[in-house]
Amino acid sequence: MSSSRNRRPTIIDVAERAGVSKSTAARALAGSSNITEETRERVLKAATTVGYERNHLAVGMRSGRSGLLGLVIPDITNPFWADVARGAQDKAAESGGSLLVFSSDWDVVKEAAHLGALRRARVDGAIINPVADSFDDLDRFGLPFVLIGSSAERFAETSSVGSDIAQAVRLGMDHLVSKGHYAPSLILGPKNRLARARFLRSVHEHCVARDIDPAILAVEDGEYTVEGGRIAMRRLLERAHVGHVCVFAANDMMAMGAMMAVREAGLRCPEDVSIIGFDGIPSGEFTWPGLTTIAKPGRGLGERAVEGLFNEIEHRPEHRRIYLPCRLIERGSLADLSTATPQRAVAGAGRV
Amino acid sequence: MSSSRNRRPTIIDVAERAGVSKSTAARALAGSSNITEETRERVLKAATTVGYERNHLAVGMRSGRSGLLGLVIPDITNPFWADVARGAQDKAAESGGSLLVFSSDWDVVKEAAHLGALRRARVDGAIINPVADSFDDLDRFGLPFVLIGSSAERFAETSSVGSDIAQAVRLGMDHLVSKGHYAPSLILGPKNRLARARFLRSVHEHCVARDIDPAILAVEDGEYTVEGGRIAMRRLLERAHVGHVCVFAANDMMAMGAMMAVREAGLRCPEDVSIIGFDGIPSGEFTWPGLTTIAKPGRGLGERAVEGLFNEIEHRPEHRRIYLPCRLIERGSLADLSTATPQRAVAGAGRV
DNA sequence: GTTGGCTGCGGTAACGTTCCCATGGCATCG
DNA sequence: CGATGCCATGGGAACGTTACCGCAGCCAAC
Repeated sequence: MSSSRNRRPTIIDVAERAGVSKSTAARALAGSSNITEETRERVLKAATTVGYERNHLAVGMRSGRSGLLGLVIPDITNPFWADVARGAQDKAAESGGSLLVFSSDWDVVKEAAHLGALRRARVDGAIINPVADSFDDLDRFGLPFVLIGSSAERFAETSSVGSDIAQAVRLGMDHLVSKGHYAPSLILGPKNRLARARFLRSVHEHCVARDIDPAILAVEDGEYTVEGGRIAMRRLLERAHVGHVCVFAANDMMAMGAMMAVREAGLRCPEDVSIIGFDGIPSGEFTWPGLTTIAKPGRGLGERAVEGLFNEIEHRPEHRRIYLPCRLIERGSLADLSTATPQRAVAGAGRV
Repeated sequence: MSSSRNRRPTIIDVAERAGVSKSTAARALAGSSNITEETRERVLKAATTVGYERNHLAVGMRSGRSGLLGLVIPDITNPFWADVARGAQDKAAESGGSLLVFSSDWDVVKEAAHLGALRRARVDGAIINPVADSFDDLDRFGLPFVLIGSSAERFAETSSVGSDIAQAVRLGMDHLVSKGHYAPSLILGPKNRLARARFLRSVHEHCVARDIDPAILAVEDGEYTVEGGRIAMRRLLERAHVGHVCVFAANDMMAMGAMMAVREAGLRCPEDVSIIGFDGIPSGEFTWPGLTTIAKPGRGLGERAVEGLFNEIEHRPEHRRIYLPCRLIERGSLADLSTATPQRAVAGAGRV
């Protein structure tokens, strides 16, 4: 009678079993002070025998902290964002938290709806890749949050975590130069995207530092898709050019599209055209040749974002932009023009 | 004084504003009966003006339903599981629920820890791809759940959702036959995996139905990885064989590894070796040639799993195994031997 | 010996919601 | 006209937890 068969044991059941009050049981379970070692052990033992597990809903109710974190990203199906989610998930789990994942599909309405769901679920805070341009939805959110990804640039006053585009471009350009390429053609994203300007600016800065005139670089725009890259590459090949062509694509999907366009034009990669991408998506490993690219630290971003979020929640505001370094992944899509017999060397280096 | 500036408005604030008791406010907000239309409108208006949002923690506390659903999968970074997660997420959001995502990394200890976290978070139920072989962890879970994926086969008594392997194999074999291939070599997973036996059994059944002796099929085992597929393919090519080789791989990663091995052996796909995979991972689109494969309905599995879970929660037990159909994705890795000039036809069909 | 502080513990309120029950007003019917 | 029933509303308890306060017992110091 005292405790039903399938009701889940509460702290009161533990207290009764241990012969103490629920206050004492709570103290023992919380590991706090002012309690005899003997009582604590008795309570702990009672807890395990009745199979007690703390009810986070009740804790959240009482303490105002639910232990829930929100993550709003464009699409969990996108490998980059899955990587971010994984990092966030692991970091949250480290401190006993759980992650609520939502996909916005780059849709402002869905994003707003998801933010509402997070508020109602009483998450302690959220990590958001904002699709909305305006700040309205965000400060309507009313909870601690950190922004993630390059679109965070639009919001000056909030802490954010993103990858270090400038460092990434430098890494790519240095690699190109080390392989004997000096003035790569660029395949960039649409003109209205902020990331495009940032990428281009970084390339220019690097050129200036190396005494290369940025004006000589061929530039094509396209959608951030395989098809966009393919079209851009086609246009690039139609331009007059002499000898080996080198392409720096602002996105791996575009780079893979470019690779297709090269093949379709009857040319070979990397013998005739060298390609380097940017993102580090897994598919790049399985193209032929494998795609040399700069990988964004997706998982690291997720981890760092959760750390930043905890700081916001604890009112230890960093209010800083964090930029995490990217890393080069060498596969076979870049010819080595710095040696005497580039073609043969490259052909062998395609796979390891 | 009556309401602090940054405290979030409760139903009591709404009630005060509307000049009614909290019971009446609750009734109005719940849209329940026994309330004047006029009062309901007054309450609703008060709710929007004070910016009230229902506290799901408190609701969960009182009603025993948190609106939270758990998802425990091996790795959100794996595109198949990301697809599943997306389906589950969308379906959960449809009914106002949220999804807690956890990755177990095929680790029994992590799995158990995640299940514990879900219990403490008071999720209403969970969708689990079980890594543990034993039923112990699962019925220790003590909450409604549905299993997902092929490993669910090990547990007879629980409802589960998986892809229809038999139908998938039939689809693949029919396609092979329609392209003039009759007795494909098989690249299967490790012997201890249940999925291997299921796949092989389906192939055998199909062979019997078509009067093909299953014994003539060459079979190689390997890990479910690119490397595993590459090694298996190498062994397959070492065997004596005449003419065109056709390979049915039990997994896309292995299929891609096989494709590499073909290239490394100086042969061409699909001219010399035809390959068909199984899974439908996105990377298969970017190999050369594109990988023809049978796609598992990842998103559909996630959606169906949530539906099944709701049934479990509402005590409308289906206690059924659901098998969702797979679909064929034709790309270029399979030669068409049914026409007079197979090579040229295939080469053109590689990309659309 | 009285006082003061400290320590271990119990009682109780509060978090926000919903559900059950009580109450009072009004209409209907005998 | 009084009894009955219904309906809109209000009051209060409960979900499980933690924090605050109070109380008893003990030791030390004056």
